[in-house]
Amino acid sequence: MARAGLTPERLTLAGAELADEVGFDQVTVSALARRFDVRVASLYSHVRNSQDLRTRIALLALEELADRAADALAGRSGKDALVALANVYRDYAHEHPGRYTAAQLRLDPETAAASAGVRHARMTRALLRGYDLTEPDQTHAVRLLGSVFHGYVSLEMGGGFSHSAPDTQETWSRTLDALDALLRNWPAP
Amino acid sequence: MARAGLTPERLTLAGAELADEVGFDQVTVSALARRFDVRVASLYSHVRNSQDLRTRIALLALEELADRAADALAGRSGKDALVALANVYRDYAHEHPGRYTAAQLRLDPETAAASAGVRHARMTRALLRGYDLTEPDQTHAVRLLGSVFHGYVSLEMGGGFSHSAPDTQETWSRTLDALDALLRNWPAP
DNA sequence: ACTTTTGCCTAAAGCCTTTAGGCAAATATC
DNA sequence: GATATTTGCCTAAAGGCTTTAGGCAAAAGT
Repeated sequence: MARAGLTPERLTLAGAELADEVGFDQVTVSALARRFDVRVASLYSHVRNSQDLRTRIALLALEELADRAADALAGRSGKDALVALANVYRDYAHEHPGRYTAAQLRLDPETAAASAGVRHARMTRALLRGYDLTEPDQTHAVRLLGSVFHGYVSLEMGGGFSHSAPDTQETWSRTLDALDALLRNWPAP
Repeated sequence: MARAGLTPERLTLAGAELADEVGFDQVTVSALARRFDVRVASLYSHVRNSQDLRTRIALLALEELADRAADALAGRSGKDALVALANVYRDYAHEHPGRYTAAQLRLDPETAAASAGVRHARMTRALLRGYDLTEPDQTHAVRLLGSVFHGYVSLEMGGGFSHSAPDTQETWSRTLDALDALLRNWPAP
C-alpha cells in the first residue's frame, strides 16, 4: 500500500482550500480524508483533532494576510497605505472566503500571541504614523480601522449590501475617503 | 405520558437562551430536546430541521434588536440618536452573545426581505436625516455605520481588543465621537 | 361516549469524531 | 544487503447529532 504523504502542513493547506470551496464551517476531518483518499483515522496522527485542524487553518490565513499586508504597505504612506491595506483584507476575503472566515476564529490568548495577529496590529500602527495621532488616540484609531475593515468585508461577504444601488465598490472607495478624512481630522475628546 | 407543550415559538426562545449560554453554533436539536426532557425526534414536528431552528433564532434576534433600536431612537436625533443606536447593538451583543451571533446568520434573500432586517436599514436611514447627506452618500453612510457597529462589536466579542489599554469603553466613546464628526463633515468625492 | 387529530415516542439509518491496536512500508543500523 | 526500528495508514468500535418512518396515547371535536 503506497503512502499518501500526509503532513500537518499539507493537511492544513488542503483544509484551507476546502474552506474556500465549501465554507470554513464545512471543513471536517472526514471531508479532508476523502480528499486525500485516505481513511479518517489516518489524519489523527497529524492533527490532534477537528479543532486543531481549524486552528491551523486560521493561523495559515493570518500569516498569508500578514504577508500580503506587508507587501502592500512597503513604500507607501498616508492615504496610499490606508487604501492598500484595506484592499488587502477585502481582496483576500473575496479570493479566499473560507480562509478569511478562518482568520476570524477565536484563538486562545497564548496561541493568539504567537500568531501573525500581532504583525497585523503592528502594521496598522505603522500605517497610522502617516497621520498625526498620539496615544491613546492611535489605539482608538487602530481599533476603528480594524472594525471598519472587518465589519465592511464581513457584511459584504454575508450579502448584507447585495442587490441595492450604489454598488459596493463605490461605497468601499467612499468609505476609504471618509476614513482618510477622519484620520487627518481626528476630533478632540 | 404528560405532554411537554412544545411549540415552534417555545423552541425558538429556548434555542435563543441556549445560544446565549453555550454559543450559537453549539445550538443543536439534540441539546434542545435535552432541555425539554423530550426525545430528539419529537422536535421535528415543530421545526423542520436544524437549519430551520437556527433561522428562527436569527429572526427572533433581529426582531428583538429592531424593537430595542426603535425604542432607543424615539425622540432622539443627531449624535444623541447615533450613540443610542450604537449602544443598542453593543449592549445587545454583550447581554445576548448567542442571539447576536444568530442575527448575523446569512439568510436567503426571500427570508431576509421578510425579516426585521429591513427595519434596521430604515432606522439607520432615519438616523442619518439628522445629518446633511444626500444620495448616494446616505447609502454609503448607512453601510459605513453598519460596518463599524458590526465590526467593532464582533471584534470586541471575539476578544480582539482584550488585555490592552486603553479600555474598550473608552475606544467605543471615541469611535462614536469620530463617526459623528465624520457624518457632520462628510468629504466630497 | 366516540372519533379524529395531534404530540411525543421507538426504531433505524447515515454521517462525523475520536481512540485503540495492528500490519506494512520507510528508515536506520549492522 | 539483511535486520531492526520507527512511522504511517489501516481496521474496528463507540458515542454523538440529524433526520425519517411509523406507532400509540392524550387532547380536542362531534
